[in-house]
Amino acid sequence: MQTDAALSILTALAHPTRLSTFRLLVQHEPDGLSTGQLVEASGLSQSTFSTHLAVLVKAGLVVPEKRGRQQIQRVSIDALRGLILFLAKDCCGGRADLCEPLLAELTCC
Amino acid sequence: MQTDAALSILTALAHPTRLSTFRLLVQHEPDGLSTGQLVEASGLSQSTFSTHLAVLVKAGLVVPEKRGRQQIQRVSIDALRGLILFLAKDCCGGRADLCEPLLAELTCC
DNA sequence: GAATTGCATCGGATAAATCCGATAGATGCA
DNA sequence: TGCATCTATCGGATTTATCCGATGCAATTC
Repeated sequence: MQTDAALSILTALAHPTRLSTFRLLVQHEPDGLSTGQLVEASGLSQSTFSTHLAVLVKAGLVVPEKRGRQQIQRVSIDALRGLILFLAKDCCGGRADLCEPLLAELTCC
Repeated sequence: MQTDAALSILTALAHPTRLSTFRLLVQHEPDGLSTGQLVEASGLSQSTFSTHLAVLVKAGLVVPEKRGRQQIQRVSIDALRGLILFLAKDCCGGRADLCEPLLAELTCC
């Protein structure tokens, strides 16, 4: 993952609506949710939410799939993994001392 | 980590200057860097960078320490770990199937 | 005590994000 | 074909972020 891609993902997640949308979609893996369901969950207007969703899709965090008139949205676990690796890379790169406590808690699940 | 805290961290990292500052500080653990050194590395004016640094500090990602006239800045690995756990939590919580590929790459380092 | 250094904060200009209603396009149904 | 549904995009108003120079404050130095 390059810096620009990481910045896109961080920017996409740095908004209450987009972060909760992303988390909601993670919880609904692998079925996904339709855009309409996400609009309803967001409580925002349809047009406003559509703009937010476009940010998530452009960042690669969410992948849409056409199903009739609807768009089914799913998260990209790969994108999430990429971001986490990017954030952890600096300390992992030759810094096992920093990385160890980070991984210790992650492997607990 | 609560949603608000995660949002603060994501917002703090969702800016080129702040992200590169954070990564630079990770690389300089555990000695840290002075604010002046960070200003120089950023290429921005001193006042502008000070505002960015305040965002990182407020989010808990960077912890300042007075040393004479200077402020030594260090990252909080705890905050980074907190964010990563927050992002991974949704899939880890009862979703070992999603979490496994995420951890597989992380443990490689 | 006066001058210097290091950093934070203020004031203000510019750019970007956010929100909505209205509209357009594309798909499915009667 | 005509109509309803689902989603994206446009236009525009409001808020927020970003940037800088100037100033203020605290700690060191002479």
